[in-house]
Amino acid sequence: MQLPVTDPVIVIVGPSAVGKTCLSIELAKRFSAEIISLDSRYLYRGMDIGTAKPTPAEMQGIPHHLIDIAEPDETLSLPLIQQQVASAIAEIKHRGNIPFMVGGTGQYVWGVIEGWLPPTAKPNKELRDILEKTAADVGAAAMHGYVALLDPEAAKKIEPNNVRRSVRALEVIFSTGELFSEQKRKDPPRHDFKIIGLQRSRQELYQRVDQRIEQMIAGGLLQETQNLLQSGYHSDLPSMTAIGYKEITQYLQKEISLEESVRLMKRRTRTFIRHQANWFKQSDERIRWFEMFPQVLTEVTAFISSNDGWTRNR
RNA sequence: GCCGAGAUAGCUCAGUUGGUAGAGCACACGGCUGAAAACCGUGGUGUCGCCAGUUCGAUUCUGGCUCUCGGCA
Repeated sequence: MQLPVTDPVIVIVGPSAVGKTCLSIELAKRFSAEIISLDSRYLYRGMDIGTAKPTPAEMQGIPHHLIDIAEPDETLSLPLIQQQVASAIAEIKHRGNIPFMVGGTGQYVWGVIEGWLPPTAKPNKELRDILEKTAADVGAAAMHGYVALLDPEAAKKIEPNNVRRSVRALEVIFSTGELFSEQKRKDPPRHDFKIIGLQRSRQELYQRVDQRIEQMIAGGLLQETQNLLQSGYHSDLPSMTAIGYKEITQYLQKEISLEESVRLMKRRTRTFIRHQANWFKQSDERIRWFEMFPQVLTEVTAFISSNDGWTRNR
């Protein structure tokens, strides 16, 4: 199907368990599209069941990008994601296909669409370790105090208790000699974006989550987690803080019961869904929202084909 | 049937030496610029089981009733 713009990129967002994966694959078949995942947990190899990653069978031959691109002990960052997305878009267009960016990680979605240019200071492990150690000694408030001293603007935007953000601000200030607050630049990529939001009632999402988690347990999440642990991937890795792996690890290490671990998984996923709603707001005029009713595929197909809803970064 | 314990927020419970109440969880909401399923923050919840009595005033004390959970028969 032809679209009425020269450089289309379709974006599909929505909370966990809303049904993004399934719908986007159906849509991709209709539009000769390829899917670029913007999901921070699909990046890691070997983390399939707990992340509800689409299986090759579910993909139905639609090419997927940014899935399984890293080992669980790699730490990926927004600029890397942005680069990968840019090159995937270029390849897809080169093949004459349409890029569909699909995902629920707000930082990635807006970072890509708005073209965030994070501070130039790369994460500096040594410096970060020192700062974290200092934070542990002097406390969060004192750390925030240092930020306030060096960069009052930045300090205003960081909560006094948020050690992680204070540490990053100091890291940037120390390694660039520039203020953290002055390094928030944007350079939006020049595509025609159309952003589709998928929604369901909270109640329905919660039910789907509960069900999905039961299926994960039945489908081998324990074994998958065991495999990751045996490969030496432990709970201090960012990847292993993902919902499910963290709780199952606690169970496998006999810290909590399986029942408790499932309960915590469900709870944390619900909180996660609520927090996603902060990134993808009903009131955001860039997003066209669709309720996941049976006719949603038809509706979204019509919307994508239409002249409506294009935003062009210029 | 008898004995005991209990009945307070959606749930588990704390509490008021009598002046109509509070934690955790749940739920709702917010922030986020090189870790983001991370990290950090905000909020309201109620005929204190029912009916009487004592009292200026009872969720709190007393009596009865209802229900729940133990134990004994």
